[in-house]
This record gives sequence, structure tokens and C-alpha cells, in this order.
Amino acid sequence: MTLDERKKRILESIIRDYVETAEPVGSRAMVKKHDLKISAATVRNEMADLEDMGYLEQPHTSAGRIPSESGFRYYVDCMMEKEPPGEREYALLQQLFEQNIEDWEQVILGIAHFLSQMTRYASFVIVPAIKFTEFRSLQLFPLDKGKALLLLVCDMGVIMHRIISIPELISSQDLQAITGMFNQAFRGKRLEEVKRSDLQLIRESLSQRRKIIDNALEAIDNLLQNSRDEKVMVSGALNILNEPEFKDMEKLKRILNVLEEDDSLRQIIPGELGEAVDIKIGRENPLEEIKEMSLVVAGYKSFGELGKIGVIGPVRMEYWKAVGTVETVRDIIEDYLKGLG
Amino acid sequence: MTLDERKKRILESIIRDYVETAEPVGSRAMVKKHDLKISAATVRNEMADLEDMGYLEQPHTSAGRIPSESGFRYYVDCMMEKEPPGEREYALLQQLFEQNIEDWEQVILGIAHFLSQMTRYASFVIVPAIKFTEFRSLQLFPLDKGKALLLLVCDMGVIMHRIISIPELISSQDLQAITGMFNQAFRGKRLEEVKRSDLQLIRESLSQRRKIIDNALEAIDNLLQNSRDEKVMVSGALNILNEPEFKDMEKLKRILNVLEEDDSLRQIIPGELGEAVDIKIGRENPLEEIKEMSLVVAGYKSFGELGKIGVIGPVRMEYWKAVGTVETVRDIIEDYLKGLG
DNA sequence: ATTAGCACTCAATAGAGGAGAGTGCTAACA
DNA sequence: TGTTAGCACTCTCCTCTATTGAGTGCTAAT
Repeated sequence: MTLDERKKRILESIIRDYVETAEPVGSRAMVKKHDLKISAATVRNEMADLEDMGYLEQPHTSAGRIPSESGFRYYVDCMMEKEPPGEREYALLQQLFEQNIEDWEQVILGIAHFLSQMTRYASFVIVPAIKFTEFRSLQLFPLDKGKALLLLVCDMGVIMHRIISIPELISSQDLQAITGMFNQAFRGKRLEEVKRSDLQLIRESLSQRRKIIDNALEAIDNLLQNSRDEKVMVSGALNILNEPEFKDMEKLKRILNVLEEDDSLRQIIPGELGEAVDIKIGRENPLEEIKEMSLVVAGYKSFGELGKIGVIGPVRMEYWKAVGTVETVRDIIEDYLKGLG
Repeated sequence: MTLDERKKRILESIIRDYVETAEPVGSRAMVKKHDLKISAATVRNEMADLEDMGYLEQPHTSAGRIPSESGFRYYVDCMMEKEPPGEREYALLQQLFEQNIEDWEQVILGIAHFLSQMTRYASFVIVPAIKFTEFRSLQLFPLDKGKALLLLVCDMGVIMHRIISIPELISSQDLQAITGMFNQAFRGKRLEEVKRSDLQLIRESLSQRRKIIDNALEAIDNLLQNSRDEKVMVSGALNILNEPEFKDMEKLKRILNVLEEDDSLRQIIPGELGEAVDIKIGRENPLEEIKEMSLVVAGYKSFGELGKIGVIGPVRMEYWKAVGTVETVRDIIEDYLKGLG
């Protein structure tokens, strides 16, 4: 279904006006504003056609037209030109990486912040679980009062620690022996491979130091459990307060609640993502709560896993800007991660 | 300024009704509801008195009365009976501590969550900086490619780490020597005492390994910087969406923004706190943005430092419940921390 | 000191009328 | 045949005007 040039121009004008003002667009006002070289009556005819095709709709008989979700979809698929961030913003983003190279957490936060600042929509960053990093070494440090620090070092700069209990009167040789045992067993394995079954194996082979090993194993299991979860970060959720379509309290509450809860958010975002930026408009979203919102998501490869970034805003979204920004940020992230590996 | 029994009863009835319904309370309806043994006319007279005293006010001539901020203040100071959480909730709270003993972060989050769930207001927890913990030991582990893990262990279970660069060809003896140096210099000191000047001292005394020491010092400095900041956690900010007084978008935005930004929040909360729970009602708050809200805060001692927990809600607050809950949670936290020290 | 009675006030609600923006249709035009 | 001007019509939004009703303050009686 392809539109002739004039219909396209009209559709685009309506979309741009509507996205800007959130008001239905009338034929006369539009002709004036966009300086189209045709009369309002002609535009009305074209609008009627576009409405028949399902790309426009009328809130009521005597109002202007607004783009339907199919209208936005057509625009996004066949007409849209992405609008990446400008020089200055781009520089700002890169700076983010340079400044906080040591602190990946900070970088992630910065990315989310940048996305929401740039687009004025809510943004999210999902960092995949780190189960694919490789185990490097394990250390036990005695602390005081029968406690020890268990330190788990992996590659990719992943380091985790826990405090465990140990018998008060254990020799440092014993401790070293146990440490060696663990290292032997785990060396070179991926974290996801270190399953309970492996842990069980060690437990059996070293029965004389059962207590301390049990504790250590439990701590490790716990750490792995944690690292198996992906991390979700949201920024700028309050931006939706500015959108007139959400002036209704109930709607607002529902949406903010979804954005606040990591689990609901995870459900919203598509599981699989291709190379291209993925766009879900309104009812294309599977979840009831956000059937009035649009989602712009991109996936990034992080140590072989799939991470996701994106923005979430009203259907009346500046898709050109959102897509341009999300895509740019994704590319920068991937470059950065490539540099690390 | 003390009120006679009847005036107190009337004031309390008005406060209870108003807190529940958010509507001005009229004489007739009140008499009926609370089954007071006096006539509406009498109540009207008393109300007029209470209004003269400044404890009540009228939105307009022909509306009922609502409690003024002074009215709430009088109630809170002279009449209120705290209402601590019930058995079940109390048990829930204690469970929180038992389950997550290893992960203080989790506990804090749980506390904030509990507070906001119980009271239905926004809650916050401020965890003081850990500058008063004592340095215990420092370790350097070589990782690959000229990198090492710097591990800083303090008492109270505080552990921090950073990755630093080291020369690729350094012997493990050298590394140990350097580690020993650091440990010597820092042992037993409080983190806040480890100032840049100390770091400078070490730097000079070991000039031959300048590069690695510089890196280590920078990392330590960085870590200390981080740990010097108190942590702020907010939960249930969206609860204010339910309060009818904030149905105005602009007001809502201002308040949510304050709750979202750690720094603004810090400014809101009183710096010094005594034993008792502190209550700030409406305009008693110094900051413009929350002059329409009330604050219930309690301080807790954490390793000699002052932490804070509390809730923030509309002036029309269930103070009895808020105070009871905050106080109970504070006590439990202090008990728990005492057990740790 | 308390209460019943009554006139008065004022916000909230509903309805009516008018203005304005926009449409669809028809007929004229290039 | 595509485009345009003209016009009647539609429908929301705004304003203006009762009307209602909860609540008060005052007065006089108990």
C-alpha cells in the first residue's frame, strides 16, 4: 500500500503538527502553516481518502484529523528520516564513557539519563545478566570473629564479594587449601556453568572442612543467583507528566506504576531484538497497561548477551528523534564494549 | 494554651473526618457520625471558638471547617496517641532483617518499602556515610593485562574494591611490599582520617614504585569520596498520586521532582534530630516546594553517625499511624545495629 | 449554657445559548 | 478529471444563569 507524493506530504504535515500540539489538525490551519500549494478543500479530500485507508481518524465529526496508529506505523516504516543527536549532545555522550570508565554502573545510569533528557520521554536500560563471564579466581580472607571475606574475581572486570562465617580456629594453611580447591574446580568455567551440581561435587570431596565449605558454597550460590538477574534502570519516568494525554490520574498511575516496577517493565519490552531499532506503537504492545504508549527499543551485544535500551512515551511521539537517539546511543555502547573485550 | 475536654473531642473528630475524607467537616454531619451528645448548634459555637484560636479554618463562608496547620500541630503535640503497626506487620518487619542479614542494601530497601506500604505515604531512608568505620586491611591482586584489583576491607563488614593499572612486569614481592606499606600506614585509622595528606606521605616515601602507588592512591581516594556520601533511598513516591490535594499537575510535578532528586530530598530533611520523632507540618518546612506537605522523621544511630528514616505526605496526614510506624521501625533498626557493633 | 429555628451564603451542578473551528457536499472552473 | 470556492451543517467548548443544598451565624426560647 503506497501513497502518492501529495498524500505523503499531507500525512507527514498532520503527524508533525499533531505531535507538536496534541490537537486534531484541521485542513485550513494546516495549509496555512505548512504553506502547501493547494487549497484547504483539496486537503480535505485527501484527508478523507487517508481516513478511508485507515491512516487518519476523527475524534468527532467536526474536529480536525489525528494520525491513527496505522498512520504512525506507515510514517515510521515508509517515510521517516531519523534524526540523530547533534554534535554537542554526541560529545556529551562520549564524555560520559571517558569519565566513568571504571564504574560501569555510573555509565549505565548516565546513559539512561541522557536518553530521557534528549528525548523528553521515559528511558530504560537493561543490562544483561553476567552469567557468561569466566571465573578467574576465588579468595578467602580471614576477618575477625570467625568471619571471612569471600572474593570472586571474573574477567571483564566483574568482581563480587560476600562475608561468610568460618570456624574461629582455622589455620591459614587450611584456608589456602580450601581456596585452592575451589580454584581448581572453577577455573575457566563460565559463571552459568557453575551450577549447584558442581558445588555439590566439591562439598563431597572435602568433607573434613564441611562447615566452612558449606558457607562458602552458599555465598557463591547466592552471588550467582544475584548476577543471573539482569539489571533494569529507568530514568525520566516523570516526563510523562508533561504529556497532555496522561492528564487523567488513573491512567497516569497505571503507567508510572509499570515504569517503577522492574518486573512489569521487563514484561513490556520485546524479548528478541534484531539489528534495527524496534518500534512498537500503541496497541502493538502486548501489555494492556501501555496500549496507549509507544516503545522504541534497540538491543546491544554485551559479552555475548543481549542488553536493551530504549524510550517509552506517548503514541504521539517524535519517532524521528527517539529512533535517532536510541540508535546512536546503542552504537556508542557497542563500540565501547567492543573496546573492552 | 489548653483546650477543655469538649473542644478537644470536637477538634479530634474534625481531624479524623478530614483526614479520612479530605472534605471540610460540617457541624450537623459530624454530630451524627460521631454520636456526640450535643447538638449541631453547640458544635457550631465551639467551632467558632476553635476558629478564633486558629485551630480551624473555613475554605469559604458556607463550607464546613478544616483543621488548620496549627490545629494539626496542637493535635500532634497535646492529644495524639501513636498507633504502632500491628502484630503481623511487626513480624514482617523483623523477618526482613533476619532474611537479608548479609545484604545491608537489601535491608535498607526493604525498610523504605515497608514504611511506604504501611503508611501509604512516600518514605525515605538516609544511610549515613561510613567514614567512621575503621580501616582493616588493603590487598592488591594481580589480574591480567597489567591490571590489579585493589581491595579495601574495613570493619563493620564494609568492603570496597576498584580495579587499577599496574606495570605489566611487576614481581609479586614488589606488590606485597607495596601492600604492606599501605597497611602499615592506614592500620586502625578511621576512613575519614585517611586524607589526601596521608596519601601524599606514602607517595613520597616510596618513590621507586611511583606509578602503581599513584594509581592505588587515586583509586582509594575515589573510593573514600564515594563512601563519604550518605545514601538516600526513596520508596512509594507514587503514593501521593492518590491524595486529592495533589490532583493539580503542576503541584504534583514539583513534588515528585523533589522526591526523585536525592539532593533536593536531603535539603528537605532536618539536619539535627533528637530522640523523639520529629514532625514538620506544612509551612513549618523550610523548603518552598513542600510547604503543603508534612514530614515525619526519626534519627537512628549507625556506627556513631546519624541516619534518618521517615515519611512524607500531605498535611492531611494520619499522623498517629505515621509516627507509630516510623518510631517502631527506628527502634528495630537501632536494635539491629546494636547487635552488629 | 444549650438548643431549635431561620435567614443567609456560597460552591457545585446543570442547562441554555452562542461562538468557532472544522467538515462534507455541491457546483463551478481550468 | 482534478481542483477550488461556497455554504450549510455538526459538534465541542465556553460563558452565563438559575437552582440546589450543605453549612453557617444569629436570635430567641429553654
